[in-house]
This record gives sequence, C-alpha cells and structure tokens, in this order.
Amino acid sequence: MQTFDTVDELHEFVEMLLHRIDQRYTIGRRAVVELLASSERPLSISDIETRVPEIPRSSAYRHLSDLQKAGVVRRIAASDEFARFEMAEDFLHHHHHLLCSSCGQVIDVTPTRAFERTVARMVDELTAAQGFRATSHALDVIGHCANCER
Amino acid sequence: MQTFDTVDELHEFVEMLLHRIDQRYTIGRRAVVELLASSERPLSISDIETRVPEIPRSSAYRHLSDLQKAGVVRRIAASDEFARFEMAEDFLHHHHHLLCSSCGQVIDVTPTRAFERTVARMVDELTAAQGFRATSHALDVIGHCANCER
DNA sequence: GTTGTAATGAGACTCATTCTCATTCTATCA
DNA sequence: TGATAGAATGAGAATGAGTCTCATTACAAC
Repeated sequence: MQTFDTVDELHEFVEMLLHRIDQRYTIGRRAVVELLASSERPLSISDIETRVPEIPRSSAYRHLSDLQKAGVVRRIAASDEFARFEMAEDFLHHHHHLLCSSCGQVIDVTPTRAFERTVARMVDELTAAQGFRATSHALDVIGHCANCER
Repeated sequence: MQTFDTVDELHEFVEMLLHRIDQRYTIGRRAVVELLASSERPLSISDIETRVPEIPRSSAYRHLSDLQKAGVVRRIAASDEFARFEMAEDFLHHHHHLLCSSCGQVIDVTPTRAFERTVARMVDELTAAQGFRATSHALDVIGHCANCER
C-alpha cells in the first residue's frame, strides 16, 4: 500500500499510473482525483456533479473510466441503481463496505489483519476448485444505517 | 434454511411469502420461480427471456421485483452492466459469488462453517461502531474465470 | 510558433429498467 | 354458476444512467 505525506506525492503517483497507459494527468482528472481522495465515502456521479459542477457529466464519466483503467479509481455497484467511485485500494487502506438498503449510502470499514488472513485463505480455497484467478475481493454488508434505523 | 423435498413444497413456501404481502402466486411468477430454482447460477433478464420467451420483458421485471419484495428472489449487481437474479438464501445454501470481470459470468460458491463464523463475528464488530444493523452480507471475489483465463 | 495528437464539452444516442394503461384474470360473494 | 371488483398482465412508451460522436481546445515536442 502507498502512503502519501503530501498531496503532491499523491498526484505524482497518479500521474505515473496514467503515464503507464499513455494518458496525461490533466486539470479535469486532477480535480476528480482530488475530490475522491478527500472524500470519506464513495461518491456517485451526482455527488461529483454537485461538488465540481464545472466538470460536465460526460467528462466526469470519461475521467472516471480512464482513471479506473489506470488503476487509480475503483467503481462499486451499490444496492441502489447508480455506481459509486472511490480511490483504488493502493491509495486507501484495504476496506469493505456497509450498504444501506434504505438510503443507498455506502460506508467504508476497515477489517482486522486476522480477518483478512482468513478471507485470503478462504478465497484461495473457493477459487482453486473453479480454475478462477482472483484479483480482488469485496465484502459487502447489507442492512440499515444508523439514520434509517428508527 | 428451508429444504424442499418436492417442487410442490417449494411452491407452497413461495406462495406463503407472497400472500404475506398480499400478492397472488400466478402462472407467470411460478414460471420465473421454477426457472430460477432449477438454475445452477444467477440469471440475467436476457437469460430468462431466452429460456421462457412467452413471458414478456416487462412482466419478467415486474415478477422479479414482486418476488424480491416477498423475499423469494435476490438481485445481484454483477461487474458488467446488467443485474442478475437468483433465489433468496432461504431457498439455497448461503453462498458467495465469483465475478468474472472479463465475461460477466457469476459463479456461486459455498463457504465453510468456520469461515462463516468468522465472517459473522467480523460483521458484528464492523457494524456495531457505526450503529449499522446488518441483515445480510455478500463476499464477492473478482477475477477471471477459467474460460477467460488464457 | 507550428503541428500532430490527445483531451474536452455539448449533446445525441443506447439500452436496461420502469411506468402506463387498456385488457384479462381470479377470488369472493350473491 | 354468474357478476363484480380488484389484482395481474402485455405492449409499448417513457426514463435515465452511462456511452459515443465530433467539432473544438489544450498540450508536448520539435
């Protein structure tokens, strides 16, 4: 996992990942990265539109898709109909998601080491029999967030 | 978990769940349930359309949504753009999913008891701090299926 | 500065999913 | 058994998230 002391280091690393796939690190992409990196939780397109209204929708989608290809950003399918985006795990601690099935909110939670060791072992078992090569995993807990739970 | 010795018992249970929410168990819904219950893997709408062409798309969607409300069916967001459907876990063993990010295929896998005990404990820890009430969880393993892996 | 290529913005387009509404079924009760 | 009211259905229109196109703009390299 990478850690970044300064925002500049973050941007440098992103730039490197983009360069790998022959992409430039432009103003618009930088704005998206800055927003996602400073956000506590995964953001939907409309969240992004609200907070950075000067980026048009089509560009936002394109930036996210390019950043995803570069391994900077991760797309997650929530329990409601729209996708959400967050920084890839190289930029964050490995974590899982609590999905509120009432309001669609997504909350990040960090697992213990012990748990992740168990998960990794289990994933190996599960996939080996199927000839499946795992690249990542996600544990989603579905339920109701504190707000919706009353 | 329910187990069903005969198809009739399955249908009886589904009917009960539908009645709870004042819904009838009609021919169309029965056909959808029979298809999902006999399928090895989660099905997309176009899978369903192919195998039961006499059910129109709009009705299939409505049946699935009604059956989901009744707790008979579960909708899963795969890595590609379309949703897939399978019987709810009361009708199946508790299981997790391998998602192929190349072809979108979804494979069901059954975890060991030990693993699920660990998961349950972990889920409790994670959610308690957030005031989140968990109703279920899903472990998705993302990677490439045997077919796409060459 | 020029030039070739990549990135962007605006809006058209696609297509999975949902909605509408006229028609058909079905449970219930006379 | 028939009548009737409410529920379910089918066909197609509508919605809207996400993608694509293409004319314009920015940028890197010389």
